[in-house]
Order: sequence, then structure tokens, then C-alpha cells
Amino acid sequence: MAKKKIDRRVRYTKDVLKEALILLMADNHISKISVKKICEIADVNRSTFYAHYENQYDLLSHIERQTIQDIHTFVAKERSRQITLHTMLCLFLEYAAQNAKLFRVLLNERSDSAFSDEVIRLVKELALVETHLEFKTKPRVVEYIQLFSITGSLRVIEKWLEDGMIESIDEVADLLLLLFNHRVLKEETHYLRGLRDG
Amino acid sequence: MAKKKIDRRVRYTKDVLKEALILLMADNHISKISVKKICEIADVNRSTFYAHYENQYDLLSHIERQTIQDIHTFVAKERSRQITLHTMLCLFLEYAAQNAKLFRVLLNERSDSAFSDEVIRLVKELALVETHLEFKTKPRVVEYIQLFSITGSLRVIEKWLEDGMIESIDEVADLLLLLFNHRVLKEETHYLRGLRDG
DNA sequence: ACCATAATCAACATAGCGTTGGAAAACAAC
DNA sequence: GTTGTTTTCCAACGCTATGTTGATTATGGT
Repeated sequence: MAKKKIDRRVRYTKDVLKEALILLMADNHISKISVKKICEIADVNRSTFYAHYENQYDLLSHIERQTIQDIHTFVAKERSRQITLHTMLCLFLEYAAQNAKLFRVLLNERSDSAFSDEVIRLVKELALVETHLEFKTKPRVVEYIQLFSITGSLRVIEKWLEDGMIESIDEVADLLLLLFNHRVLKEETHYLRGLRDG
Repeated sequence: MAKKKIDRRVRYTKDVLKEALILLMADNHISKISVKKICEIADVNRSTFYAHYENQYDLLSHIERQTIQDIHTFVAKERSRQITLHTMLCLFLEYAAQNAKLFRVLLNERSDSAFSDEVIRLVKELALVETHLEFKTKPRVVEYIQLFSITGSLRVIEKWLEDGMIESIDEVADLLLLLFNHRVLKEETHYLRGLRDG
């Protein structure tokens, strides 16, 4: 790990700029956010901004990549000790909940930005390697099914965060696993019964 | 129907502006598209643009609303004569395929724009009224399930258009119905068998 | 042919962009 | 602390797109 020590000033500048952008993106579309405004909020000189980023999109892109990286290392660490998919999902949801503001912004910003696509890639890499084997169906159809499931899941998580995380993490994880996997499950009836009674 | 006859000049102007924007949006994110550029492509004076729209987003918004309106009337017409959901879906896919360029742009532009949300609202209104009854579960969970299904379906359609509509409309309709409905189907095995052999 | 309406054109002030060079401040190392 | 380096700040620059205006030309409907 080539951990170069970064000048405190640089770290501070980058941090406040990221904070400012996330703050602004809660209310405005990124296209409506000017570099000038970001710098005003962050109380950073505009030329300093340009010393680090090209524009607001570049800044967002860096935030996304850093978040993806964080998720990746987080997941890798947890996966080393053999936990259930349910537990893993719960950990992830907790992580998302703790960074709700950030995740809402990133998940909402689907077009152009690579965040959702990266998450999709990540999930595929982790949990869906066996799908093709289980199905033994056309690769393209598998692609469709995966895309369907992951996109739907992310949207559900987004709504969950949006509405203020009303349901418990455990509950959401259950629901997602059901929605995500029930096509490979032979029996889903017991869970459906639970939902009906809920 | 208060069908006011519109000056040919106005219709022409609006049409070429819409065309130009869709054209540009195939390659650029809307935030990177200037009013000036749109007018250049459309060969329309910039002040004429401002006589009709506020900015590029306003123009896009109008395109979206018009498309939603078209879909709505289209669906309403077809629904009056009792057709199966499969047939309906096929008709819709055909419609999307014929306007592939437009639909790809609109589906891809999720954030900010209301298009996907409107489609979601429309689908709910049409086909999912009975979901709640069938499930008899918490309204919020029903919301999640619907959101999951519709979002996933739209993304699948988007990919299908993106990749050049390799699969037949009938095939895609089958797949979507499976993904969309299989939680209420008692037996999906016969279809899964079909996929495995495919 | 007439008049209303729409599109064009030129011009304007404004605002944000992206860059620059030099002064001031904060940093790390000694 | 002193020193040398790095980063930020500041003021200014030209540039481009914006949004608006008023006058002129062209086109539409009847």
C-alpha cells in the first residue's frame, strides 16, 4: 500500500469541496451547480478548485470512485470471514444508511455517472457468478435477469433511504434477497406467507 | 378536445428543435448541450428558441411529456379492446422499437427528468392495481416490489434497445412478464425449463 | 391582398468559465 | 525558531454562452 502522506491543506480542501457538492446536490441537479457556488459553500478559492478538479463533474466522479473503492475494500474484508449473504447485505445496508446523504445523491445520479454501473459490476463479481451455471440459459438472458435484479434492488435501496429508512435493515435485506433470488428458490411460499401476515 | 390549429411555422420550429436535441443527446449529456448548439443543428435562430422554451431542460421536459401523452393515448386505445397483457406489452415494445433513438435517450435520463417516474405511474395505474389485493401485504412493501419490478423492466428494455434489439419482441415480452409476474405465478417451472433448453 | 404572427438579425449586459502570475499563508524538516 | 517548499489566496484577464430587447423580414391563415 503506497500510502503517501497528503498535505493537510490538500486533504482539507478536497474534503470541504466534496461536502459542499454533496450538500448542493441534495437540492439541485449537478448541471445546475456552478464551480463558483461550490467554492462559495466550501469557502475555497476558485483557482484552488481548478488546481484539483476540472469541473463539478470531475469532482463528482472522484467522489464516486472513492466510494466504490471504500465499498470494495469493505466487502472484501467482510467476505474473507465466511458470512451469509444476508449478513453481508445487512452490513452493506448499514453502511449505506450511515452515509445516507451521499448514497442518495450517488444512486440518484444514474445517467452519465458510473456509480450504479460500478455497483452492478461489483455485485456481479461477488454474488452472481453462479447464476449462469444455475440457469444454463443464454448468456444474454442471464445479463437481462441480472440487470433487472440489480437495478431494481438499487432503486429499492434508494427509496428506502429517501423515505428515511422506515423499515429495519433486516427487513429490507430479507425483501431484497427475496426479490433478488426468488427465481432460483424452489420455495418462496414461507416468506410470502410472512408478508401476507405482516 | 380543444384541438387548436397550430401555425405550421411553430410546429416546424418545435419539431426541428426536438430532433436536434435528441440527436445531440445520443452522444452528449444534456448538461453539455448548449442552446446555441441546438439552434445550430436545427438551423433556428436562438431568439426563436427562447420564444418557445426556457432552456435545454425545458425542451427535454416537453419532449418527455409529449411522449408520455402519446403512450397514454396509445395504451388507452388498445386497452379498450380486451387484449392480453402479453399482446399489450408486445405492442408497447414495438412502439419503443420504432422510436428507439428517442426511448433510449429518455430512459437513460433518469435523474431529474420525470420520464421514468411517469412510466412507473402509468404502469401502476394500468396493470398493477391488483397486486395489493393479491399480496395482502403492507402497502410499503407493495410499493417496493412494484418499484423493483418496473425499474428493472425499464432497464431491461433500455438495454434491449441499446444492443440493437437482438431478441424478438415476443421473446422480450415473455421474459419481462416472467420477471415481472413470476412472484404471483404459482408455477414458473415450465417457462424456466424453456429457458434452460434455449 | 390583407393583417397578424412568427422567425430573423444585431446588439446588449451579465455571468460563469478557465487560466495566469505574484503575494501571503501553512506546512514539513531541521 | 529558521528555512525552503508547497498550497492557497487574490486580482485580473479574455472568452463563451446566456437571456433579453427592438426593429426588420418572411410566412401563415382567411
